Amino acid sequence: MSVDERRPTKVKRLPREVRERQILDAAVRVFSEHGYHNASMDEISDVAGVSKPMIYAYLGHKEDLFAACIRREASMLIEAIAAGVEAELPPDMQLWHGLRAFFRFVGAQKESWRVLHRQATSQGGPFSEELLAMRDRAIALVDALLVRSATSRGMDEAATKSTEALAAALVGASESLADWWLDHPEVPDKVVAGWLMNLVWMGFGDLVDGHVWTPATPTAG
Amino acid sequence: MSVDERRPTKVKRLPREVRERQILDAAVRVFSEHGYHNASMDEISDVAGVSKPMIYAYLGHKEDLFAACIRREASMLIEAIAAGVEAELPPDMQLWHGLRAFFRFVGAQKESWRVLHRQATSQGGPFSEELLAMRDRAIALVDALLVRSATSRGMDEAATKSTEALAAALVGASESLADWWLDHPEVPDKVVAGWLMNLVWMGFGDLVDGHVWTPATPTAG
DNA sequence: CCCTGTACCTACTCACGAGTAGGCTACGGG
DNA sequence: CCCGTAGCCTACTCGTGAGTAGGTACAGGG
Repeated sequence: MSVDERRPTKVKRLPREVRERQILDAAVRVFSEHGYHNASMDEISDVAGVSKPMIYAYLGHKEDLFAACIRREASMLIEAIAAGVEAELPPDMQLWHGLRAFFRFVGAQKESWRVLHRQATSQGGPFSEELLAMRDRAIALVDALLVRSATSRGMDEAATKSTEALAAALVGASESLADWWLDHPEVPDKVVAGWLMNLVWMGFGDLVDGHVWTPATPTAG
Repeated sequence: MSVDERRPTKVKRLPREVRERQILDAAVRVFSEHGYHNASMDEISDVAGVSKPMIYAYLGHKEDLFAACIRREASMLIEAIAAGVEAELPPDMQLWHGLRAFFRFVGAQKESWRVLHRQATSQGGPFSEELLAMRDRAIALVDALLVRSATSRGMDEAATKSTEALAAALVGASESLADWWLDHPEVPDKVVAGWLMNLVWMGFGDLVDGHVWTPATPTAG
């Protein structure tokens, strides 16, 4: 090997923790942009500012790295939503706060959202399992909300059986609307959340008659 | 090369049209199962019962092949929906028939649906453009429906601006519910369509009060 | 029976990217 | 000043899969 070549020798040595964080940040960015398969470890190492063997040393193989990204971003999203919801509130307010927290997160962390929604769900491997598990958790959460709301107001049993499906539809509507929102960033997150809240709570039949849902607490703006 | 080897020599010669159809069928199946990147041309040629150069001769490169799949399956879906909707009906009935046709299609062509929803939307290349264009067409269709419904009943202008977003949410809800349905095939397509119709037309607030939407025409059940 | 074209094949090349071997450099302790 | 170790690198191997070269079998016209 060319021993006499004048290398910069300027590599700053950093503790493992920091490097891992840098690598994960870069990976989320690259996976979000190109997708799992089209993303190369070389590009990730470039963006992270380290060499490829560092990634293997710290985060393992490509699958492990992707899984680590999913895990980190997913728990950030779940934490964000959980932080917005208070268990004491009535169902419609819980749903409202959950939707608001969700859209706030998506607006602030577009890349996180892309890697979760676009990439993870479409990869067949062990990722989608992990990711779909989180998605199922969200659906179960909404389902519980709907069931609680329905039974407390005496909805009949037959209709109650459909709440899981409705929860899946609601989660899908949120995801789709989040994607739409990425193309229309001029709309405030609160407005988008309000649209969806009205659609699912009031229904379009009510909306065209001018019956809208508004949060019980007065909101500024 | 072993010239004396006893090959079957039983390859049935078929006209180009038939082979192209076979190849497209196989491609949809393999793409649906493994995704675009994990699907290999070798496996597609295997499933199709032809050799790889045939695919290249008839359908071109991998991207072209995938695009051809998307195009064929997408137009089948659109035709199916268009065939179910009659322009003369009131908006809610149009939506109802559209939803029914959609879920009927998904139920009958699960692989087509998978390749459209899961694979095409998550690939960054020229596919997603084509596919998203079709999706936008669906959203525009629903949007027109909502606008027509809203203006005919005097909805105010401000709310009308949100119909495009609501249409996106509705399309997403349909997609997500279709995915949920793949895991619960015991539910009839009509029932699933009914759930979604009620959610988006009546809203959950109405549903828990027992206000449900039913088609105007009596349906055998 | 030869000639031409079309359907179809086997068996290859080659690029790309995951993963690795092995070495260099900074720093702290003896 | 020497050594051990941990952070970090360059420069490779090698499998995989897209795409191709070039050939074989069958059909029909002369």
